[in-house]
Parts: sequence; structure tokens; C-alpha cells
Amino acid sequence: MQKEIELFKDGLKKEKLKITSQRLKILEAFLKTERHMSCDDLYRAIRRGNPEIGYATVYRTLKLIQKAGLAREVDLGDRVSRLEHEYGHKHHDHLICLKCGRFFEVFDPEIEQLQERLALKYKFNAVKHKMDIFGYCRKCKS
Amino acid sequence: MQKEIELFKDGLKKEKLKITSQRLKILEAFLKTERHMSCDDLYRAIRRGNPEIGYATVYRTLKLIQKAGLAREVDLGDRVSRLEHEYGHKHHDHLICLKCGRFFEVFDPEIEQLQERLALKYKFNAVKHKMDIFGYCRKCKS
DNA sequence: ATGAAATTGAAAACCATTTTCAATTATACT
DNA sequence: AGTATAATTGAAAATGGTTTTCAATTTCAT
Ligand SMILES: [Mn+2]
Ligand SMILES: [Mn+2]
Ligand SMILES: [Zn+2]
Ligand SMILES: [Zn+2]
Repeated sequence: MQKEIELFKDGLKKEKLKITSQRLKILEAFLKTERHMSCDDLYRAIRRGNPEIGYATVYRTLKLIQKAGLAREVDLGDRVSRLEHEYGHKHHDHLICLKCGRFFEVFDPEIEQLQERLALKYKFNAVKHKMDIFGYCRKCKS
Repeated sequence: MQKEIELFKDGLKKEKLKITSQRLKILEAFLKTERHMSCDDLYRAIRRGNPEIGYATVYRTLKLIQKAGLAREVDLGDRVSRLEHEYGHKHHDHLICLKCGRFFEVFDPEIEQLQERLALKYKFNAVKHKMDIFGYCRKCKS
């Protein structure tokens, strides 16, 4: 994760922001997990080793991590912002189970291509998209 | 909109809930517009003719309207729930402009078909999906 | 080292939404 | 029609995730 740490530092320098121990610890905690973490999840995880880091600092730093291109927001429809790794992780969409809450990461190049065609048709300059399919997973369908 | 009103009343009766003047007024206000309305938007609109209707009642009734299958939630990524008509309106997705906030309603049968195929591949019983493409509209792209 | 500017944690504020509660109302049943 | 019962209402308070405020502390270019 050295590469990610460098990218983060570069992002900070570019904005004339400072490299602090709190920011680095929060970044490391985020990089350490592969799950989709809410700010609160991360706050709790960080807290275990660093009880002196504040809630607001976690929120603020997670915004910076996103700006540096290292994290992307996942919106599962509850009103909680969750983050997943962005650097070195390909774009994907989600199948989300309405019963157990589990989700599956999926990618379909044909869909992606048709999405581009659709944007083009509307002369729309697409930057990103979000596609979530909700339903019942193999284990939960009656 | 008589059909919708009947469906709403049926939905209420089925749950042993009561048909009240407030509920009917809120439903009519919702049916009257074709926009994507937040609860607050609707509260304000209703207020103009009916200053006695409370905020909580609007929230509660909008939930009932959704349960009756007359409204569907639109999630534009801010944390505000907006509603659009569901009855008599075909499913569609959105192209959302990051600059001016305007959105375009789109439908691509090929994408829909591939989405089904994707769910099938994961033995996932898809119920609904949400696809939003974010970017810059014709007028806003530099 | 110095000083300007950025950062921090704790607490308060924010804001959409939900809950509480006592008063009112709709409906089913005499 | 009158009554009992359960649902509904509006106002206010609570909730919960997120953001802001502010005084104290820290970073870093000079
Ligand atoms: Mn993911
Ligand atoms: Mn729409
Ligand atoms: Zn499941
Ligand atoms: Zn635009």
C-alpha cells in the first residue's frame, strides 16, 4: 500500500494541505480492509489502536481520501455513506439482497458499452454511473 | 386520476387503515405534479391550500402512497428522498447533470435485458434496479 | 527557530426523517 | 343514530449520519 500512501500525500501537497499522523493512520485503516466501510465502522476500527483520534477527523480525512482517488462512495440506499477502495480496483456494480443485505460485485462489459452508447445518444458527457440491482440472493429466495 | 385514488383507498382498506381528508389531499397534491418531489416540496405545495396539514402526516402518507404502488423513490445521491409517479409510468433510468442538476429520463431495452441476464448468471432473483449515469449535459459540457 | 496557515478533538449544529403523545376522528357494530 | 374501539393527527421532541464551530495545537515554508 506504499503506492496509495504516496498518492495520498501527493494529493495533500497539491492542495497545500498538511500531512498529519492522524490522516496517515486513517488512510492505513481504510487500506487495511477490503470491505465496504461506513465512516463509523472506520472510526471504531481506528479507535482500537488510536483512542485519541476524533470522529470529525475521520469524516474529514475520508473526504480527502476520496478526492485523492483512493476511495469511492457506495450507496446502498440506506442513508449511510460507505467507502470501497478505488485505486487498483476495477469499476463494478452491485447485486444487493433485500433480505440478508449481502451484495455481489459484478461487471458486464456489454452493459458498460451500452451505457456509453446511451449517453452518446443524449449528447451527455458521462463521467460515472451507478447501477444496483436489488432482489433476493440464491440463499434468500424462498 | 380517479383510478389512482381508488387504488390508494383499496390499499388503505386492505391494511385496515382509514381514509382521511389529509391523506386524500396529500395524494392529490402528489398526483398533480409530474416532477420528482421531495417530502418537503410536497409539504410546501400542500400547505398553500391546506395550512392545517402537518409535516409528519405528509411523510407518513407518502409512505402509504408508495406501498399502494403509486409512487417510487428516486435517489439522486443527495440524502433526500424524492418521489415520482409509478402507476401508469414505465420504468426508466436517469442521466443526471453534475453541474446544473437537470436529469433526463431514459430507457434502453437492451440494457434491461442484459441486466436480467446478469442476475440470472448469479442465480439472483432481481426485483428492481437503479441505474443513474452522472456527467455533464449538452448545455453544461465545456 | 519563527510565524502564518492548516489541523485537531469535542461539542454543538444541521437536516431529513421518525417517533412520541394527548387530542381528535373514522369505522364497525349495536 | 349512538357508541366503542382503534387509527390518525399535528406539534414537538428525538434520532442518526454528517458537518461546522472554535480554541488549542501542529505543520512546514521561510
Ligand atoms: Mn463494491
Ligand atoms: Mn424519473
Ligand atoms: Zn440474501
Ligand atoms: Zn447540465
